[in-house]
Formats: sequence, structure tokens, C-alpha cells
Amino acid sequence: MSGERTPRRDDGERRFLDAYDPGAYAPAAVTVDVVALTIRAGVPHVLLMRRSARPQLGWWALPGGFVRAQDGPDGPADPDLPDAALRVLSEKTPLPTELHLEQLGTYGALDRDPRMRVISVAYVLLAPDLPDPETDADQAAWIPWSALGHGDGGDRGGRAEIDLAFDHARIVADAVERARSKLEYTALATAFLPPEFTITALREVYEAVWGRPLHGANFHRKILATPGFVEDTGRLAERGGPGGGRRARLYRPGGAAFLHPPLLRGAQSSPAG
Amino acid sequence: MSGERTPRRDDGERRFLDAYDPGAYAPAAVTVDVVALTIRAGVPHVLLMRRSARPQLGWWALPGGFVRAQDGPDGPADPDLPDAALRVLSEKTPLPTELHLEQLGTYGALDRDPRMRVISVAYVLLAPDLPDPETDADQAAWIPWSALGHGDGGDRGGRAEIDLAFDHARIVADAVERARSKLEYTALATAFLPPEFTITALREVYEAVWGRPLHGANFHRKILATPGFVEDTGRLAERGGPGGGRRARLYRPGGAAFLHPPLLRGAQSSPAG
DNA sequence: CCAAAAGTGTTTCTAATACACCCATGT
DNA sequence: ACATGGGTGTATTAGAAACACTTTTGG
Repeated sequence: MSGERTPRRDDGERRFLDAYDPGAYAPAAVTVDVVALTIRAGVPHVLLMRRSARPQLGWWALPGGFVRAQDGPDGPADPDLPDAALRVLSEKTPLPTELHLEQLGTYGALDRDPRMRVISVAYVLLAPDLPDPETDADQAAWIPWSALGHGDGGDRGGRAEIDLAFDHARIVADAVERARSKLEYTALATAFLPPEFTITALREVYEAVWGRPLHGANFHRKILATPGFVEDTGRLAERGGPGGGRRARLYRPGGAAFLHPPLLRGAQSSPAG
Repeated sequence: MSGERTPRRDDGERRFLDAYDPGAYAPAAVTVDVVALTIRAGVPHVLLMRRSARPQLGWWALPGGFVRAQDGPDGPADPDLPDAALRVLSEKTPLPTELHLEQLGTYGALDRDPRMRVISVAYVLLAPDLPDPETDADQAAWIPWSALGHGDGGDRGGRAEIDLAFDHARIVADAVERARSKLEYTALATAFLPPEFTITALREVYEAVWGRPLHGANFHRKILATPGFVEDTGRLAERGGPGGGRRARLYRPGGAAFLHPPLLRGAQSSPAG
């Protein structure tokens, strides 16, 4: 490792770039697909759309679209991939202001799209309970994870499974697994909740995503013992439970991104609390 | 969710596909970059190459190359992205038979390559100590993480930092962080070791990657208490330490992919044991 | 013999779990 | 009043960490 050079862009470099022909490459299409996850009434849902174009016209699929690589007639180039994900999603449904977006992975098998080679960068979006998409209800909808063919963890006793277009069932399954494991060691559960929430609401997020009940009392203590997870607002919820009950304290997300120690979903009956 | 349809490919679909023109899209180039990590003499290294072409001629960079989207003059199409990663890497250095390859993430900022819009799918490869690349030593080399400008954790007291081409410093930093966290909750540490190894060698992997000493006695017990992490071969190492010492038992990787419980790298002096 | 490294025993301490119980509110 | 849900106290238990010590080898 002797004599490291750290060359700066020189005249030769400039001349090379001026003469470069971008059309020489570019044999694959690049898309972004978004797995938007939320929890409605304690049940995890994913946003799906019916395909309005061939191929696989009429199938349920993830919202997605082509990355704008350069400025063009359709609009300016996407500065980065997350921008492309948000643009593509906002073209189909209104976006909440508070959200969490993270890259899930990239899918590029040769035969995943019958038209051509398509490389899809998938993103996971975690959002609080959103209104139904404003597009025609038959075109976009929040679908429970449990209704999907693969990768869920809920009960779907006898219900018909929904097949997704392309390899989107696999992508959703990967997204669900990502969400499940990230709740263990990050404070991401708050991304499913409004800006202020109760500890019970937070617990219900864990129970919905992990598909298993947690011990309320111990969960409560453990959340408060994890530094930076939540921050007390000093106020109380408007009212107690529907059938009576004490009013719960309201919290907002704390500054911490990672949880120390993590909330492990072990094999026991009610861990993490 | 009433009346789900699961349409099959019909005549209209077939006619559509026959008439489809793939050239209508394809505005971005897709590459794969590989962050190959190994440990040599207790020090973590990454495989880097000097760029032999413009742009950034002569800079250190990750091995990588364009994805073959279709069959062409250079060879057949890559069936999937991991195949592309292995092909690209094998074109530059011989590959070990035992290795772990996983997708790290995809980088697609508008200005990350001055030539054109390039979307790079990055892979992490964990490998046992490999021989030096057979290409010219000045063209490819194993470089210690600590020599790199960003994202390391080792000491580099006064040593000159190596700048990487494009956004590769960021990619390597992400790969290092991925490796560090995956050692916590998966059995991946064995990917850095030969097929049979001692518990001490395993501990040295953790110490190298995490950059911190661990308590040998407790580590030993904890590894053996984690089901499926390692499996006893019943044999002993050829000899003890250089200055004397008992011969260590040899183990091979167990079947488990995930560790229950995980080995947490907390903030204390010597966790995980 | 002595130093070095592998591995075990044991104590201490902290954190996870379970369960009992009190508090506050809606009906 | 009483049922419901929020929240705290506390005993039990499991696991993490620290340290002492035995075993086996090289020099």
C-alpha cells in the first residue's frame, strides 16, 4: 500500500467525458416499486393497485414506475432513487407528511418481466393509518397482509389468496419480514403511528406486525426503560377505553433510531415485556 | 376485496408482448459492484482495484461491471443479479468455493458517475483469507478498512487515507456496517473462516470486525450455548499457540443462520461473553 | 520448569418474566 | 357500583459479566 495517489480530475478526464456516448450502454429498464405498509384497526395492510396496462392487466401489483434517468419530456430527472420512489407513489395516492422510507432491495431476475429486462429497486414505506386512495376504489386499495399468498403471518382460514403480478408477492414478503425484524432493534414502530400516541397503541403496532400478543404491563415498562424510544408529552389521551378505563399518557417519538437493548421477539409466550 | 381475479396470460397478452419494443425505455446503465471483505492476520480488508479506464483513471475502486441484460456479443445474459456479481468478480480475481454473497443496496444518485446515469447494485462478499489477486499487484489489492477515508472503526493514527472513486467510500462504509451488525444476530462470522476453525479463531473474527476485544472465556461458553452456531468435529488443532498452550478443539459451521440469542455488541467493555 | 493458550467453575449483578394489585375513567 | 383499561410493585428466574482456577501444550 505504498505511494497512494489521489488524482484529481484533469484535462484528459475532461476530454474523455466530452466525447462519451451514453447510448452505448443502457440495455435494462430500471423501475422503483414501493411497498407501503400501514396498520388499520390492528391489522397490517399493504397498498396495492390493479394494473391498468399490459402485461398482467387487471392483476394486483405494487405501485411503481420507471426511474427518470435524465431530464425528458415527462419531467426532470429523479435526483436519487428515494426521490423516484416518492414521485412514483405520489402520482398514484396522496402522501402523508410523516413517513419512513427505506430501500428494501433490488430484483433483477431475467424472467421477472415478460417485456424486457427490468431491474426494480424496491422501497418500503411505513405510514400511519391513511385514508383510502382517492383513485377509483377498484384501482387502488389497502389489502391485509393476511390476504396475500405468501410471506404473511396472520390467519387466513379458508379465505381466497390474492396473487400478485410479476414477483411482487416475493417483494411484499421480503418487506414484511424487514418490518418485523426492524421493529426489534429500531424505533421504527412509531412510523406507523400519528405524531402523538399511547404506549398501548405502540404495543398494538408490535402485536399487529409480529402477529402475537405481548404482555401489556411489562411492555410499558420496557419501552420507558429504553432510552430515546419515546418522549412524554405530559398530556393524556382524550378518553379512556370504549368501555371505561383510565386515560393513557401521550408520547411522541424520541430521538433514538436504534434500541438498546432491542425488543426481541423470542419463542416464548410474551417477550419484550 | 370482493371478486379477486387471478387472470392468466391470454391471447391479448401474447399479442401485446409480440409487439413490445424494449428500446423505448432503457435510459440508465445498471452495474454491479462487489465489496469483498476478508480478514488477514486479524485485520479486516476489502478488495479494491485501480481503475484502468476513464473516468477516474488510477483511482482505487470496487470491482464491478455492467449487468448483461440480454444475450450479446460479450456473452449470455446474467440470469439474476447475484450471478452478475459473481461473474464480474471472477473476471478480476479467482473466487473461493465457500463464500457468502448478499445484496447490500442500490446506489443511483444523479451525479454519482460523470459519464451518465448509472444505477449500481452493490453486493457484499464475505470470504476466508484469500491469496493476493493474481492480477498485477498494482492493479488489485486487499486494503485494510482502516486505511480508507470513511466508515472504518480501526485506528489509523496519522496514516494517509485512501480516497475511492465515485461514491465507493460510502458503499464500503455501508458494507462494513452491514457486516458488523450481521455478526450480532447471524452465524455469518464463520464465512470469514476456513471450513474448520477454533473458537478462538471465531472470536478473533468478532474482535477484528467489531474492533474491540472480547472476553475469551465467556465468549467460548456463549458460542457453545447458542444452538446451531458451531458443530464439534471431535478433533483438535494441530498445535497450540506459538509460545505454548493447549491445543484447541476444531469446529465447523452449524446449520443455524440466525443466532438465538444474538451476540450483542453493547457499550460495555467486553460483551457477548 | 515456566509461560501461554484453552477451557471450566463459580460468584455477582442486571434484566426479563410473571403476577398481584392500585388508579382512573366510562357506562 | 362495577367493569375496563392504564400503570406500578415486587418476587422469581435466566442470562451476562467478571474473576479464579485447572488443563494442556511449546519452549
